[in-house]
Amino acid sequence: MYNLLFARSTGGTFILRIEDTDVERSREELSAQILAAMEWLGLDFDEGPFYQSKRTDLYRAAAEKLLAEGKAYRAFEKPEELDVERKAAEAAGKAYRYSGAGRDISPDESERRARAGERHVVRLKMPAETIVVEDLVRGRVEFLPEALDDFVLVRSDGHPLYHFCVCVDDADMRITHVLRGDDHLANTPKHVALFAALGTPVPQFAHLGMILGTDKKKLSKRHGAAAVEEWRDVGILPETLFNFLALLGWSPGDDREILTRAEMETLFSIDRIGASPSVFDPEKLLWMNAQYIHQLPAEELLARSAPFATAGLPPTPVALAAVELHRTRVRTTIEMGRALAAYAADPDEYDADGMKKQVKPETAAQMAKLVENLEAVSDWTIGPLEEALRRTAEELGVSAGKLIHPTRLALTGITVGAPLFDVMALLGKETAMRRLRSFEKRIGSQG
RNA sequence: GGCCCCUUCGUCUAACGGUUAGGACACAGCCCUCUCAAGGCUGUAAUACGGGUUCGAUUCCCGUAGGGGCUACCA
Repeated sequence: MYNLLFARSTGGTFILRIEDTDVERSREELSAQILAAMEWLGLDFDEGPFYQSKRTDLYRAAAEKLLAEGKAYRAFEKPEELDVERKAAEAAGKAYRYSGAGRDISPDESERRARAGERHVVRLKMPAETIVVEDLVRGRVEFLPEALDDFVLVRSDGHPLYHFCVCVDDADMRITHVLRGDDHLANTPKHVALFAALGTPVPQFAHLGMILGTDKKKLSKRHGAAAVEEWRDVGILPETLFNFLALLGWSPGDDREILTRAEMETLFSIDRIGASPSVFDPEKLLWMNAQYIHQLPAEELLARSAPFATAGLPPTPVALAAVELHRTRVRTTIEMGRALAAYAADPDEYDADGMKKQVKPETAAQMAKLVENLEAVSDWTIGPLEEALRRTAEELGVSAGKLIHPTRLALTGITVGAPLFDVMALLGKETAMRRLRSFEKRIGSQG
């Protein structure tokens, strides 16, 4: 998202690259899921997607070049040997580093052994000097040479590795800015060294704080595309999620929180990115989604809620009025769908607590009286309906509430929701009377 | 273990040496009200700790603590 916003705010190009170099873990459906999530969120890229798995020739050529120039070398240790060294270092309480033994093999011998088919990896010759990373959000970060070792560029099966592909691609695609998770800061000196070896300019880096779960732990399992789909499925609008996520780590500088895409695209700037990690608060996401639901035109809100409603309603005047009636009462399009369902079908059950609380022994008789009076109402609109109900209450010598609450229960199956007379008017006389009679029957038989 | 990053209300954040430390979510109260919301008003609540530097530190430096990351023939 920040890469997109940055590109848009500066007139740059937003390129999508799928880094699927790990043949064991990469799967077609995973990238498809990412693409779908990006489309839903509105992360429209200008170029790509480019799949690293399809660009192996490029990496192979780069590796050959580094080898030829003596900036990289072949190493012939077996993984098991390295494991032993690593375990030994660990047991001794020391930091493990690759011995660098491969550096001492002469180019001729290296060439000969490779041609003979001996398995080997390609490692980068890390320079024996401090590597400085100039980070746009963290400032200057230094890495001492003893902390870095000659990492592997190409596996012994010939597959190029992530760090290598990234730098080759960044150079090839002329990437100017890399905005990525904080977790990559420690990898950046590798990249800087690689760019130097490749003889290409080093892009600018901006390392972003990670997003944490409510437990303050790094968001796991439910991250990335899967999480985006989860929020979509509970009725969060994509523009809400975009807005919310944009504010996790960035702020426009004033107190505004509800921002359009266009506003974010012009206001975004790297100097307003914070360095600290942030906790993802679903409560605030829900609040923000409600804000978006308040703003949406009724037709659109209806259309976007319909897939979730038990019965999708056509955009009739009644449906649109129902949307207006409920928009301040729901936080997700799912909830809107549920609220709208009451206008499409009679309640199939009544809220149990509501029945207990609102239905008293005398209620059946009171409701009978109300039904009788409502039957006489010819102008089925809010005013006359309220008048009829209040008159009934007066005749019965009870407060209006004694009738209002059971009526709402009869009409919608629940005790909370939109103002009763609005609901009645929208339902229409026929539907309302049918529901009232069936409720009357139900509580009558209950005794 | 080694290296690196981070640290303002419970949460998201503003304040780029001088503010009664601001806003938002959540929470509480009040108003509105047929219920539930929405909305309005009010309130509780923070500079992790310890040292410096400075006339003055949330802000700059060092240390401690806590959290996170990297340390793969993963990304």
